[in-house]
Amino acid sequence: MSKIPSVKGTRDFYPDQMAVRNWIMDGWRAASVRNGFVEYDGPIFEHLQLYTQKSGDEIAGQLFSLTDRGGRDLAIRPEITPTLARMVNQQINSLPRPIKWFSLPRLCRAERPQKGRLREFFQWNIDIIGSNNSEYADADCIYTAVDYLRSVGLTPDDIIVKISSRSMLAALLLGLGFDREQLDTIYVLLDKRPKLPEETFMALAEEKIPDNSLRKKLLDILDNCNDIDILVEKVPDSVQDNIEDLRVLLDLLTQLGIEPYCQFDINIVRGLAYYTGTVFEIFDRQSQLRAICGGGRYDNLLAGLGGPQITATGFGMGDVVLEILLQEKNLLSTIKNELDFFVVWDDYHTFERVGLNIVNQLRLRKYSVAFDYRRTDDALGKQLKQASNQNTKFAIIIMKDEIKANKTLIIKNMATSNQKTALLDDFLSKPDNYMSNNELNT
RNA sequence: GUGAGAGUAGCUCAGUCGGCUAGAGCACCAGGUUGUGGUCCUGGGGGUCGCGGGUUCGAGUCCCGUCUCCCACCCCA
Repeated sequence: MSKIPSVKGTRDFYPDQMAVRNWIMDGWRAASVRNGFVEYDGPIFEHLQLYTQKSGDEIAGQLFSLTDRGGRDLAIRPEITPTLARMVNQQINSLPRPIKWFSLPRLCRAERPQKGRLREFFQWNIDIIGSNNSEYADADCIYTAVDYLRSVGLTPDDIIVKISSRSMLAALLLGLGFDREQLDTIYVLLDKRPKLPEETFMALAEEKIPDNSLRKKLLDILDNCNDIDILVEKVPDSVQDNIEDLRVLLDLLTQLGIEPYCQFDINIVRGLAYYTGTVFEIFDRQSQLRAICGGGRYDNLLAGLGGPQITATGFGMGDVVLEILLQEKNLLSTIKNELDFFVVWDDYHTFERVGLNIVNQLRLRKYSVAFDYRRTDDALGKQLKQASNQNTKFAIIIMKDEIKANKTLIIKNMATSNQKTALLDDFLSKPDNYMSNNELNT
């Protein structure tokens, strides 16, 4: 028999890694809920057409597709937004608005794996559909992303939310004299600027924008992209409304208290035809990694999938880059599988008569409890070693003579090594008192 | 899809010019320890040197292919 390896770009989650994954996803879920989102999910595969209809036929080469026994072309989901659109379209007239939904889908993309990108990953998605105020919804969306990242210990020194607006950029380019057909080319050009050396970028800019004065005007604006007050003086009148919208959004984020995390950045463009308004991406401050999170407004998506014209905004945050960053910032070191209690003994008859009842009573109260499986006496050291290996918080030591003489056992804090005698009944009636007891914890 | 680097124990790696039965640390298991884990000491298990082919008296070592990992492109929903 030969050993079969894991599939390229996939991960095995051994218990230690699984603890980290659960911690990340529990955090996503908690952040979603406290920001007023409710969870949904869909199937892990869909009709291939659901994806090609939205993104074009080229997308088929980048996803895992299959033909079922009835000859249907299917694909494993590479994103969940089309599923969301399908589900929402199906019940659009009965869902109360705004629709604030989140999901934690497992996704697959047939791309070559590299740092921060695998073929199978998890992605936190939130979407706000049908809100009647774009700025409030966009602000709440960005806030929710920051709320999570802040909650796991990332500070404004670690990450930055770069915000811009597709509609503003389009108005700006048209106002400067670009043709509508050139817009996509310029988007791609701007998107690449942060990734290229300045010289390479300038060469590419000359190639894509041969008109010297036009290029100069654009670059002059780009070079002042960090200050919206300067920008506002340099752009044509036709762009003022868009800039005002952006100002409102940035002011809302300030009022929400996350200004230190946020920054206007005109280079944020986000892919192609998808987005219609606000766009944002979150990066590590050193810009060493891929984007942690990306999102924005996409008011045409539901219509593109056979639904009504309705506003929508949202983001996706993958687990891969996020975990690399959290690791680098040493924010994962305390995450491990733990046990509340481990019951040990010096006499297995006593354990069976007294200890197993303790195990049952504690488990009924939702504590995690385990014990050693060797049915022998005088193995205290080995049992405590087991307790250590399982990251036990407290050992419950049952000594035959003490239980027999005065119904006491020993509670030992494994981290501090402190231990304390406890009356059996007293301990069982309020285990929390012992878990928070100062003598044991200091 | 394009290009570079890597692959030896569960993990991190050493292994000289091609030459004896392939090693270390960590981890794991057992013992030292008959009222107590982490430290320390001793012992043990664990390897088709990624896989296949070639050169050679002889290959972990050299050559070819292949797979996987990793990094940069393309792309990035």
